[in-house]
Amino acid sequence: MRVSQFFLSTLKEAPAEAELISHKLMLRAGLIKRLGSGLYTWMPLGLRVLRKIEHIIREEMNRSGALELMMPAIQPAELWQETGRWEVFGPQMLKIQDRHQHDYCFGPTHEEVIADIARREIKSYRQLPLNFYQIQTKFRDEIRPRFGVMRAREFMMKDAYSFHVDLASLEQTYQRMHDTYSRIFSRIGLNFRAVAADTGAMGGSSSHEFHVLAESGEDAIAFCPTSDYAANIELATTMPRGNTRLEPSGAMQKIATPDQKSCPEVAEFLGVPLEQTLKTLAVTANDQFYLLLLRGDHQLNETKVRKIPFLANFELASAEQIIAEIACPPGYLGPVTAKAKIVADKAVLEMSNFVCGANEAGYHLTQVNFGRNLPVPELVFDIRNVVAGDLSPDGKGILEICRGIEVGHIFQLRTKYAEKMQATYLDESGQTKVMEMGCYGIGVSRIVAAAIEQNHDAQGIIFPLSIAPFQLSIIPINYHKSDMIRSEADKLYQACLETGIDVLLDDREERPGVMFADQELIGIPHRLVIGERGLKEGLVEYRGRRDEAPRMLPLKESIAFITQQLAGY
RNA sequence: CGGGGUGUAGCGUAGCCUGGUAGCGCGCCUGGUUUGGGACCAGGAUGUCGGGAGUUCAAAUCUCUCCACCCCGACCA
Repeated sequence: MRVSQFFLSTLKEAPAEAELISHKLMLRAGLIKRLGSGLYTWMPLGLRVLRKIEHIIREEMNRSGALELMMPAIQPAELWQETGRWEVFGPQMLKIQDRHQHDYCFGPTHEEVIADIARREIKSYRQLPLNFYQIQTKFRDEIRPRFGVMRAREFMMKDAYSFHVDLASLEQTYQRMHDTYSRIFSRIGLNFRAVAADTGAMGGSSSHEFHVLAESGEDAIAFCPTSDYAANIELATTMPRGNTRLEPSGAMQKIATPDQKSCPEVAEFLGVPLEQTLKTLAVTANDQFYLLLLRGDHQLNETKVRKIPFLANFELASAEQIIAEIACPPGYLGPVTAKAKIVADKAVLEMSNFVCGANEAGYHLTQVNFGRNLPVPELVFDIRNVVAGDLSPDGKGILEICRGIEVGHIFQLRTKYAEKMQATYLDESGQTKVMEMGCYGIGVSRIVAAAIEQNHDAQGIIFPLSIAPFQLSIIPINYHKSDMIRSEADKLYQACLETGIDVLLDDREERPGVMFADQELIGIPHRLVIGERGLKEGLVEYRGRRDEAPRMLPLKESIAFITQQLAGY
């Protein structure tokens, strides 16, 4: 492609709307243009990147035995009413009506549609297993779209759905998808990690997320560097240290702590370590009032709490409710004298001589001990986020925390949808059985942002070769002045095309600095510069996007050299 | 939805407090000089100052209202 025939729209300054590096760079490089909140046009340059990612995904999905199909983006409400998700999915689903006032939605996902296909088309165990996939536009009316295509409302997704006679078959395909995803993200050139995950709204049993590791990631991941344990923080657990409580070191005391409400404030005020304080959170669930106990330095994990049956629909209590129940304003709550149900985190059981609220405004208790000042809690669960330094639950090391961008998620849905939609088949003995189902998603458009988040420098994007819009740029100096340069550049360009190299020739009448800056901003991995200086000696200059310095090489060998670079990247 | 903020030319911004009819940089167009790291000179085009209403002789500026967007939380590929 010649730049003069292409459409580059680079910017020196990033639009103010962008916050995240990848978002800024995507706008500056002209990969995308914003149309509305969470809606983006993929410009020619950006679309080339998107297509390359799709291509890799298709190749690997096909290799895995999955079959591509394409379902409608618009789906009738009736299907969603069958599974109850027309209501459950909530406002995230964009609902629309046609001219007959029939209800539809713009598909946020396709379990219902594919299950409908399965129940109509799959009759016999002989047809199973099957894995269908599509790459298609989805719409989710996100509460807060942000970070450009990272959390857009309209986005490109690869979604696959598998059907099985039994769990063993589902597990087999699930594992194959796990492997396929690893191949896909490796081929794209991403630094990623598969982690155990919560199934969330999708339901089902086992689930893994694939995260591109990046500081800006929206998810926290706990992993063990010395074993293969890795889990989303929502799910990550730890092994209790098994410390026994110390003997009380002194009598419980009530101490004035005016205006010290949070654990860090109290710890600072009293000069005790934060771990020595007890955090008491008041919640209500089903009209019952509870106090949740956590160590002062720990964070409540909402996902874990909701898995405790009687707290499934808990809400934080309002200040009014707290005062009504405990006669004490928030900030000074504690379990010692409170007449409320106590739910303690596991780590709390190991605490002794701790500090907690006195259930009296402006006062805390110190030297509090279970068994002496209050009974040992009976309702004990894991309700906190793990922290760096916790023991890995497999007992093989110590957890670390990093951040990740979720680019893939695989689920064993089991029979949740198949049952509701009566997706059944006849087994060997002629019995009607419900199909086991799996689903597997990849955020295609999000990968572009994630890749940039992980690969950029002060000059701009550094695309991995596998998804770069062009593999090579040729920058001729004085293309419009020198016949020799022009003819050699054209010849080299032509030769690249014939060799099958994805090449961009910058034939604009621009100063070299402009061409270099654009090439670097849009992240083309390889660059050849043809100038009169070198050409007199039959040399051209090569520079890899990550290279410190350029190097000269014979013009004659340049194609062979580039071919080698492309192969060995 | 709750909290915070911003809307001025394609992009980045000044002006707003203290009303007098809009300025700068980049980009764009024309001509010229340049040409190995975002050039220089000269000339030029582009603004319903987010929309509506109000106050006023006069509103980008003050008031009300609506809208859009961004940031922090719940949601998720």
